[in-house]
Amino acid sequence: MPRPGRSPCGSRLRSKDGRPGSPDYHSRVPPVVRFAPSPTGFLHIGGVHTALFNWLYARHEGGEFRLRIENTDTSREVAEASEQIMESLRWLGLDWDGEVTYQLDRMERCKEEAERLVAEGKAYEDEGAIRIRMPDEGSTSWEDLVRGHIEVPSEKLEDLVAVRADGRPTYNFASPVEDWLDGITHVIRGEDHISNTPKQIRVLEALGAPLPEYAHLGNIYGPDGKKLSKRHGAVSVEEFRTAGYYAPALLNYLALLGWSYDDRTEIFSRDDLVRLFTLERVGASPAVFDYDKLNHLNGLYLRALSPEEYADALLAWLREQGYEWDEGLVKKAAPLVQEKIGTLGEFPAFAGFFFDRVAPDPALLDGSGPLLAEARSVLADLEPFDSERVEGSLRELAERQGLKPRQAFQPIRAAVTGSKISPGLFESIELLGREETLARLDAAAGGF
RNA sequence: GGCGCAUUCGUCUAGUGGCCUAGGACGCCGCCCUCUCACGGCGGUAGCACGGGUUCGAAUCCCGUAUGCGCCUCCA
Repeated sequence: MPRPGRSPCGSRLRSKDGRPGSPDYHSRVPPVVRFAPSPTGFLHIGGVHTALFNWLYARHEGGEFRLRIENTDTSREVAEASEQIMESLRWLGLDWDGEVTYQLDRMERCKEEAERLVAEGKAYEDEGAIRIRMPDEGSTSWEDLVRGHIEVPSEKLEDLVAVRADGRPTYNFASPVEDWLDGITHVIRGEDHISNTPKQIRVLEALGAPLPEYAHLGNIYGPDGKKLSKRHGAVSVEEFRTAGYYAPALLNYLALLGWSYDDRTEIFSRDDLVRLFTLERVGASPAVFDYDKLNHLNGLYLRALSPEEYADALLAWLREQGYEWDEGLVKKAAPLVQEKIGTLGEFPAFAGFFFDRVAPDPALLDGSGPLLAEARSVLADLEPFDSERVEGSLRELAERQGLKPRQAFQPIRAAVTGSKISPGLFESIELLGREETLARLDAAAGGF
């Protein structure tokens, strides 16, 4: 498949003396990309957005998507974080190629490379640390696949600390070294790394390593305009999962942040995304995460499921969350809520009355004792006890009492479901069954 | 402060000089449907940050300003 759009011209260095830098080695397919989170907690939504774009690029181009855990900062490492990150990626279906690598495992190699640079005169020791010389003049530039030409004057680039006095390599050294070791051809990451790029290019240059292509995505911010990250208390993939979001919907939404296919299409399956994704259509500006839109998409996805798929998804979620409700009943309740709730997480509050006795707010029942008693007697002998007949008899009851349907049904709804908001009343009554329905009507009517 | 990046409805975006009196979606508002809540249908609201250029013509190109963000750590 030919690659449309931008010419595959590579990153280049340009100095004042006009000396060209390393030519790009990687304009050929297949590309190798990576996602390199640090294991400091759950995978946050900004991180997974970056992971998704890397994954999409790799899958679209038939390349490889690698996972690298950047765990050199052991002081900030959180136990289990790596496993949690992988679990989140699995949940979203972002599969990686090859073994997961850990930055810590390659500290020695990084140190050796730094020492080599010292031996070659490209770096020097400074109070126990190793610093790499940065050019004093000229500039460093590259053709960013998302932003185009970026050029940074070298004057103020301080000599980069590659290895700390305690022997640990720094991020700006270890990261490019590992990209080189892994044969990474395209570095796709957040825009907060733009300023690091010239340093990393110079590191690679000193190492004699080929330069990857760079693509800097816009960051994702919260509705308050603050950067959406775990540091700012934002949101993790785990939280979305717990809240009952459907993975394909979340993936679809994330893809729409900074990428678009055309001026109107916005529903994309995972396969659609892989087929249609190109870096060329990725935008450079930051985006605000819109929970309303995510909810809308999630509802769309959930409603589009077949009743069986929906019930399965609901059951799986309930199990994950530790609910031990009768599965047969959940399956029967599922179709009653599918059109009504936007996330699986709303189910317990919305349909929990099927599984537990309710205690309606007395205010909702105020003065309706006689009506409830009447409803009870109408339903007591109904045969068969199905929603159609329940509806028919209750409508007759309303008419007899001279009540508008909603006036008659709201107290009954409150008595039976415990709330003024519920799935369809008649279907709910049928599912609850005669005995349970009568008991709830009695309990509610008895209060007066 | 220096350097860098960004800037189209409240939000996500389409738009690469004339097809734009700027399109779609979410949200919001109204109407319809209706046993509640939703769904759905119909209609509406709202935007090219500002100022200069270039051009017959600019949301689109150039310059400046403003604002936001990032980096300037022996953090990642």
